[in-house]
Amino acid sequence: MSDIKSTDTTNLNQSGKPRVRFAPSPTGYLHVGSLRTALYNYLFAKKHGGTYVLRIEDTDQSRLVEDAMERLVRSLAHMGVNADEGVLLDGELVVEKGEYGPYQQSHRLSIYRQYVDELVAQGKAYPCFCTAERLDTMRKEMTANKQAPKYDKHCANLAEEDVKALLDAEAPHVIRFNVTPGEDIVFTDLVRGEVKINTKEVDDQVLLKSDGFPTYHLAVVVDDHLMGITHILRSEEWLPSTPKHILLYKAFGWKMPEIGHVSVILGPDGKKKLSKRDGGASVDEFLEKGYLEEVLINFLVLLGWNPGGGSTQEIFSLSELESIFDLKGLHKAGAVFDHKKLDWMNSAYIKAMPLDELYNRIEKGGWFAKDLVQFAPTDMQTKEYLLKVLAVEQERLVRLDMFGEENPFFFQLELSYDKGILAWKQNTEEMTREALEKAFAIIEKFTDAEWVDKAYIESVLLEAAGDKKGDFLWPLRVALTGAERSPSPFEVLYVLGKDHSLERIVRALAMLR
RNA sequence: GGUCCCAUCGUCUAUCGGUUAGGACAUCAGGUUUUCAUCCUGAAAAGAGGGGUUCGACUCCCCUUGGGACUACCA
Repeated sequence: MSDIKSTDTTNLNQSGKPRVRFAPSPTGYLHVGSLRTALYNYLFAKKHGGTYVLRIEDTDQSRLVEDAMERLVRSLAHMGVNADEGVLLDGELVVEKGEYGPYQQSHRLSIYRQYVDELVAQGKAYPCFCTAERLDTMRKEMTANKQAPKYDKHCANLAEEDVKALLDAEAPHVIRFNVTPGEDIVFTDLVRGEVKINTKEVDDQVLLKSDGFPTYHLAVVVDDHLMGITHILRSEEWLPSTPKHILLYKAFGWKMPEIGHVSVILGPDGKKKLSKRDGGASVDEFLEKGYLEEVLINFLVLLGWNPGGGSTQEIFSLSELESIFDLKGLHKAGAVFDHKKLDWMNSAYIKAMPLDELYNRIEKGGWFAKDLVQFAPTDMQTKEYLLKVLAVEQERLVRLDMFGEENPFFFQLELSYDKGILAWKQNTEEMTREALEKAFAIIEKFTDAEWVDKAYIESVLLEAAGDKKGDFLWPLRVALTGAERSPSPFEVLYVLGKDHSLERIVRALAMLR
């Protein structure tokens, strides 16, 4: 690695195609906000025929989480946002792919070390031996004096021989970036436009921790440069530290990539970042709750972005987004995560989905395995039967996990309900009984072939009902469902089939005797 | 506290100096309907405030207010 020159700018934009990256820290689950950031990067790359790299920023030893990286990569790939390069899912395996690896920062320690040494040799960074205690009291004093807590450059002013002695004695230390105050850093943010910050606000950031690991600030700059990243799209929280990164690029003599900061996703109160408490913040949670992958993508992409041009389109597929995405549509302000609208979008997707596709999704998600279905009579567990239930529920299903919940009678043999609800309005028991007997007689006559024809069932019963539909249909529906609210009797009949239907009518009649 | 960012209906947003400020979710009211849901129609709902610039500002500039992010050997 000795041939690396600090003036090396060769790998930027060689092909004219953008290279972007998403660089999560594997500290747990995939946050919806992270997914959105990843998505924007992915879409930008796709739109311009570029490369989307996934890099793992695992430089904090104290926050390592078992399997987090693998889960992250799988979640991302599952959502259709798989990387072209870096850590990615190849078939079922999580692998590293690409010429700029390794793509896990914990495997790049010697690289960072080398660049940091270069900075120290040039006097652009220096070892700092300050203890945590000293730093702590120093910051407290500064805060008490209403100053911004910043490192006081104590170790930057150490005598050379003292530094050497301490180093020789292997005194624990970090390496700090030597920032010269008084300079205005101006940059053009891809989403915010011109931003100006004076270096007097920039701390002498720790570059290398005492455990030999780099901090985020060193690692991103080195890696983004070495990996030829041309455009950085990251979360708004990084905006204030961008000057540090610009200064670092300058110190190395590297070309700064284009950079943009995406606003945060807010919780329902519209104030703070969306968190678990706001009814879920992890992608997996939403998936487990029966939200569709494509809905999450569609919903999230619109939270802070829109195609503009007066378009009122709201339903977008991933592939469609890949061809229309434009950085210009990125919004500056934070966006509130609206669960109601998510629900609406999910139900809209469900309504538009082919029935067998819907069936497969629910099966794959394991929602047919809930107690309601598992403990039902076996003939109510067949695919054929479930498909019929689904046909009826499709237009009213909000989430996949809610399958069956509104209509438990589809899976119960004996319904329990008060016979009082059998009568339509003020009708007498006698009238109710007559209605049910009439229904029984009609239904009994349906042939097997006629049972599969929902429209036919409906037309015959509707005709029998005549003008007073409620008198006839209400008792029938209640007898079939035991519920005051349910799908129409025609639909229920269609699902239940002849035997179950007649049986329920008989049982209802028995209650009236 | 300091620095930076942000600001159109309750929410997501369109508008890129001239519009009755449009759409969607949610809400409300009708219609369809045996109930529920769906569906259809309609209503209510916004440029935070104050200064400029301009013939003309939601749109450009400044201030105020409000909100957010950052302020670690975390990312």
